Amino acid sequence: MTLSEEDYIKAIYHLGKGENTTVSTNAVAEQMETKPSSVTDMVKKLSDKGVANYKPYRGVSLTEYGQKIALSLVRKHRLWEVFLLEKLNFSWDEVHEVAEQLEHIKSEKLIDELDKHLGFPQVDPHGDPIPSKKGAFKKTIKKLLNDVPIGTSGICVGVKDSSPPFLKFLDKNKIALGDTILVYDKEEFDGSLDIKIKESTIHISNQIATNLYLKITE
Amino acid sequence: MTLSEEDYIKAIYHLGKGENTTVSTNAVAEQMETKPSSVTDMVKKLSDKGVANYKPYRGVSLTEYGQKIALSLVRKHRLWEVFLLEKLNFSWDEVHEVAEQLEHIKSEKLIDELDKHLGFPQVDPHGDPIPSKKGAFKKTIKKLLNDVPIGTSGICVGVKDSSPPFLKFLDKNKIALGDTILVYDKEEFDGSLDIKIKESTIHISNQIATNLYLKITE
DNA sequence: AATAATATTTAGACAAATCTAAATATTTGT
DNA sequence: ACAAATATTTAGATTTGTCTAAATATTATT
Repeated sequence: MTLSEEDYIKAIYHLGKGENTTVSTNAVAEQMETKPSSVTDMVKKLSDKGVANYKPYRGVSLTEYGQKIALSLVRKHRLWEVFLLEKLNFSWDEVHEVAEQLEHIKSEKLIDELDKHLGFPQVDPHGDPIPSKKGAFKKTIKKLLNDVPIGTSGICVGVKDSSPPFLKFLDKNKIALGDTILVYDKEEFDGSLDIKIKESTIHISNQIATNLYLKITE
Repeated sequence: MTLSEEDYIKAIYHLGKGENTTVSTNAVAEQMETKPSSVTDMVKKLSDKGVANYKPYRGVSLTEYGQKIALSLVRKHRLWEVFLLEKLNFSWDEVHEVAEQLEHIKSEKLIDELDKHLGFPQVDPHGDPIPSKKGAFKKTIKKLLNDVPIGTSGICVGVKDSSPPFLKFLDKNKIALGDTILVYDKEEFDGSLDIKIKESTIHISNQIATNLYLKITE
């Protein structure tokens, strides 16, 4: 596959949310930042190659073969993200752009060894699951920290309240996007929580817990 | 720079042996496995971009700007080679092909952090020097193990005698291409050597020493 | 159900990088 | 120094991926 073909495959995959949904020409064009006519041309080619199912005016979906390629790209992308964050001191928000380039490198050994080097991680820095070599991967869901049961662990992926005072609070308590949080205990009375974050245990109020999103592997 | 432009820059650089020699259209075509007419087109473009000096029928060389780009590509290529060998269990002869792809990834932070992650290596697995961020790099020379003074250390990069018995000897003594060898002591009488290789010290005859090439950083 | 609005495709053009074949310049050999 | 051999460039074609503008199909509205 060429670089461009791979990018289209990924776009169709992501727009279909991983399930094998049919997506519209316009949706792909918007995602790829190209014109719909360019998409038509490309999906015809992908269809000829056995990667996509395309019916004029009815949208496009991936074939089983196309899905395999998409999963392999997602696997590569997310493994590289872990590498950049854990080994090369990249921050949460810097990894994506470089991983977009690295995911196109062609070498099976490279990606298998990278996986081993990283200790076979299950999720990327954004809490999204990493497909196995065979394409299997865990589902994840996003929930408010307040809504998960005791013992749950997940990755902090977003805030509901993005006001400066709240963000300042997070910063002061060293809670950052990408951090792994474990719900240690919950106080019945006021809904406050004990959470473990980066080796230290801290206590946070219910108000905080209702404004933090966690991504959880089921 | 596009991928293709970068490949031409590297080809011109390597044909000019790092010095700023003018190289012929045909030589570039052979190196790149393309037709001379394609080279003519490309070097015109590189010339327009300020990367190369091109005089019709007189060959092409890199401008100072072009040399900077070439050195940065060489730096990236060689750092990735070290990474593949040391961190991902690639062997000496597998690293080049993948590094050819990785060298085109665009991210200054990526390469600086990779350099740090690897402990700022001075040479790649083939014993070739890695340019610094600013483009400075050590010269290396290739010498027979027999011809270097005591105390010299270098990387084993080739054999003079490639007969099966000799190769079998090397294998038995765990001497492989890419290994770092330090000349520990030399026996005046028969020219035999004590060498340190991979933490162990072994004794080798003069005949062996006259058939092994070492790459030495000056 | 007819028309208006929107989505999609087709046709034709363009840039990048390549190629073949023909034309032209340079180098070599006598 | 001139002819032959070799190297290089030019002209025109091709492929990939893109675009614009026009044509056509689908969906939404009344």
